[in-house]
Amino acid sequence: MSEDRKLGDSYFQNPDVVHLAADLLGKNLYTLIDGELCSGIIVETEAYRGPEDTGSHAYGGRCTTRNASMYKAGGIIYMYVCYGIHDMLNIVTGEEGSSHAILIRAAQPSHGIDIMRERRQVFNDDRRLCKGPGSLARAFGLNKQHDGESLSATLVWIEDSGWKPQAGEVLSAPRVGLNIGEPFRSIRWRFYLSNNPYVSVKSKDAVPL
DNA sequence: GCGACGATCATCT
DNA sequence: GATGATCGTCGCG
Repeated sequence: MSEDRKLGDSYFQNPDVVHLAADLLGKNLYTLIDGELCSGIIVETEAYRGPEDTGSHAYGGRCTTRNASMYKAGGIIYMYVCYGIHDMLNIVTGEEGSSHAILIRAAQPSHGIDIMRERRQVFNDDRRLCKGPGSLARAFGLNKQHDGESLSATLVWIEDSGWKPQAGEVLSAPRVGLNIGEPFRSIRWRFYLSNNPYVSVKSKDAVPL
């Protein structure tokens, strides 16, 4: 933890959500919830690009009470409930009025692992703690109540570790779980670190970024 | 290790 | 009333 490594609004307000989704790999995600500090290295993300992306909750300019956070300025989180059970963590990006977001799908735990095990009730395989977006949010103590929280506050934030992936280490692949038509069904807007055991889904269609 | 399946409810129509 | 940016379990072999 160090204040000078914390990513600020200017980072998240970059207009290119696809670039940012890949760039977040290797960054450290932190939460300080119920007095418990947790952190992990982001290893898998997905980009959702504004009104033209049929996979996005903001497709066609849709704006409801659920997804209103997507239209705020970059640098806050968008949380929503999926399948009535799982809370999903998204990073809102771009300028105010745009509706881009990045789903954080998996992380490699580095701090607060005991708390993560307890929250997840998983005690025999740490690789599973933050594998998949629903698991990750639960391990970090995040839920829909945190929708709209700022990444420049002290509850949830992201830091640049200084780590950079090697050439070819970042793979791009189709997004997971979307029942939509082409071209967005197959577009490679999911990014993950190759050979990382904490990634939730590996794809045959993956290609180096 | 992998495919099938049911759980479960907020949100939208 | 239908749907879903998922997950854990079960059967398999």
